[in-house]
Amino acid sequence: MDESRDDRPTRSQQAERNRAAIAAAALEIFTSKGFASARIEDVARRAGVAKGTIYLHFENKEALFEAIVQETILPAVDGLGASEPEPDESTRAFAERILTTALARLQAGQGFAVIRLLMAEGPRFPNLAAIYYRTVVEPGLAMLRKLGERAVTRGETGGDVLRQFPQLAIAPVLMGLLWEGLFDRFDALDVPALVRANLDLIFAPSSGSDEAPSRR
Amino acid sequence: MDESRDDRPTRSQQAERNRAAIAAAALEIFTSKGFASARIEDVARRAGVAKGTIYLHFENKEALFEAIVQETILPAVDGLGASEPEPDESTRAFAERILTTALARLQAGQGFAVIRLLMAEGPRFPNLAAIYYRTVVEPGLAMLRKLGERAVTRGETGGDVLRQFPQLAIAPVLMGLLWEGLFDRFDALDVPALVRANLDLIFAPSSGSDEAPSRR
DNA sequence: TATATATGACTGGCCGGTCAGTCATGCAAT
DNA sequence: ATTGCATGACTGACCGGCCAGTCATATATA
Repeated sequence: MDESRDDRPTRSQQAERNRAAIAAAALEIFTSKGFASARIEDVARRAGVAKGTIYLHFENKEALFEAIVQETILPAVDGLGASEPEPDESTRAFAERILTTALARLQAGQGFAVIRLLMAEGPRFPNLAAIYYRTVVEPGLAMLRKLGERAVTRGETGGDVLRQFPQLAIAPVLMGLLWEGLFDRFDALDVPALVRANLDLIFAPSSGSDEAPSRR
Repeated sequence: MDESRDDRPTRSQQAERNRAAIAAAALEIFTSKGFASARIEDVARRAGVAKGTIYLHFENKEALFEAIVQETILPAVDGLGASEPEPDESTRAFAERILTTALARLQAGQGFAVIRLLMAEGPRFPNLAAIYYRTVVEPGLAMLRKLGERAVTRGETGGDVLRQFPQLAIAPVLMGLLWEGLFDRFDALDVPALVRANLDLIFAPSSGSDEAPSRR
């Protein structure tokens, strides 16, 4: 009879559940309002918790902010770096798979809002940009460069561009997120098509494996 | 002799000068702190003016914000739409000229900061996104589409991409500004080279004038 | 009972916006 | 010229609302 029915969570389980609810709520509030305008009390209400409870789990507003970025954003993006192309898969096809998946996740989740948040608050939270660079940007670019190597090795086109400017593969994703967040109501943009068109350019049949360093 | 030495400005001249100083100060404060965290009193101090003076020239904080965005962004970008390609200039060369100029201006001024500001605060100031779309985005895309037509007419490559996805020509500029603002300290990026590389892709010799709508 | 967890009223500082008052300038009337 | 009045740009102390963070109190598990 020590715990009779275990359908009721233990206290520490409940506490952990609260912490998660707070983090989820904070993500929404912060992304929609920005750091300064986000009110802790709104986070509490959305999490179904009293304001004081938040301070049991997080040092202060700033700590909460950095914690949710690390705990919520990063898991959403990783796992992509782990995947490998099938041996017989073209580099182009693999790249499209990766980018499309990433885009879908970003669109489904708080994609644009999070990027907005990073851009907006980045300079005021230097750790944030650094963490983001190390855990997302750098590995992402490394993967694209590796893809470039693979393309070159397999005699596919586009490898040199990928190696030299992997950012070019990402740029349309960024553009798409920005567009959807700001201008979609004026003129809808088919972002996946945009990304595919860009891949068409990178892996175009002719541009050969020796992309000239671009004269003039 | 009615005004003896005119080295002293009249009162209304001084007032106008103050308005300009306030706008300039506000641009710096807003871009560095964001809307919510920017303090009116700091704007006043930087402009060398008392707090109340700001409210003689601007309705309130929000109006000040919108005013400086309009007065700063627009002059920086317009004039570009007016320029025309030389009759014997390749479309590629003209596009490069335009994009490079725009990029240089953005890098020189508060370009990135203002774009960041737009992305960050845009959703909270719907007017702003609308104004920006109508005065910058739409004309810019229209120009790129016209360039696409020109390329097709002249039998150059790249025309179809430009007509269908003019955003692809801009994406690297956006990526470059983002990068410089956030990640340059970790890994410097040659943005003009990035833009040129992208133009190389768009105007690649082979991709012909019939870019397939991109299967899969 | 002792302890971990949760609550929400409360406090203190911050900051947007106000407004009564100052002062330099422009303008007449003398 | 000199004086006196009118104008309006400018000032900064002040007000009031807002909100991060605190803490005395309550609850319930172990």
